[in-house]
Amino acid sequence: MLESNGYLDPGKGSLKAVYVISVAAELAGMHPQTLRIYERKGLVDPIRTGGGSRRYSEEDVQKLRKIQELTNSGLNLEGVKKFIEMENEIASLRSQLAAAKEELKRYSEEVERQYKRELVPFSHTLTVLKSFQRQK
Amino acid sequence: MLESNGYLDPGKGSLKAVYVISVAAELAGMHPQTLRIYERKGLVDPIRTGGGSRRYSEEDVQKLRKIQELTNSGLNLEGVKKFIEMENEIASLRSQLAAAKEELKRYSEEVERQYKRELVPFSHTLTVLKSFQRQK
DNA sequence: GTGACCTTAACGACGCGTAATTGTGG
DNA sequence: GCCACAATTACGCGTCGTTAAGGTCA
Repeated sequence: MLESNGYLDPGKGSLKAVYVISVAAELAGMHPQTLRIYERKGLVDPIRTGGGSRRYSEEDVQKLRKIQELTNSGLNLEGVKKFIEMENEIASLRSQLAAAKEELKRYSEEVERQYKRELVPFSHTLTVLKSFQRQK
Repeated sequence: MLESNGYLDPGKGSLKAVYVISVAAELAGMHPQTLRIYERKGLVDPIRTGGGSRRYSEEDVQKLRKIQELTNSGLNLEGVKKFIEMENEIASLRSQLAAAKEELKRYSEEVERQYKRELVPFSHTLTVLKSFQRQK
């Protein structure tokens, strides 16, 4: 059994920082020193062990790959930072927009439903009442 | 009179390309050659006269100042391009979001108004009719 | 014909990734 | 005591702004 040693597979979505710098660098396909530069520039923020060593999580590694992709597209590190920042803002706006549209749809359907259920059956009577009111 | 020569002041918001490269460069506070580089990299796109000379509009100059501001903040030219692109996307999403919220507000107020005007006067009658219907 | 424009090339400064050095911790 | 880590420094390469050289249009 793979887990008979008592350790559990942290899984893909884990926030646990399990990789030392050399492993994280290998997983991301870059030089360990590059990771140190990225940290100094504020692009990644691995936790530190008691002794001062960096530990990278799976999310950190994914972010490293993202950085690599962006620098390959011609951005410098400052550009990568701004890009990620603005990308998050765009994602937030998109979801807000979707939510607003969804609410409008839900609300209008609700109004429609209420109208059909409660008023249509009496529409004729209502018309008569309204014309009656106008004559007053 | 300033305009007695027959020429009209194009105004601040004009799209007219009135500046040759040396003037545009001076207005933006940069070297003329820098403007040529920006054009080659696709950051600005001044029109050309018949003879092949560049002509910059007031908007072009403003864009140049924007580029300067962004490069001063540490972005390279690729980063400036991406930034402007994403900034436009964010502006578009913001206005779409504002429009969606506005529509929801307008619509709900409309429903409210219709309800008060047309149904509240007959609400008692309606209640009677509904209870009547339920008994059937 | 004199400038200001055009393009291309060269130069210097800076940013970034890699490698080397020295010291420290597991 | 050994290997991997940490931090600093040095080197090479590419980008960017400026300058220079040679040709063309107003």
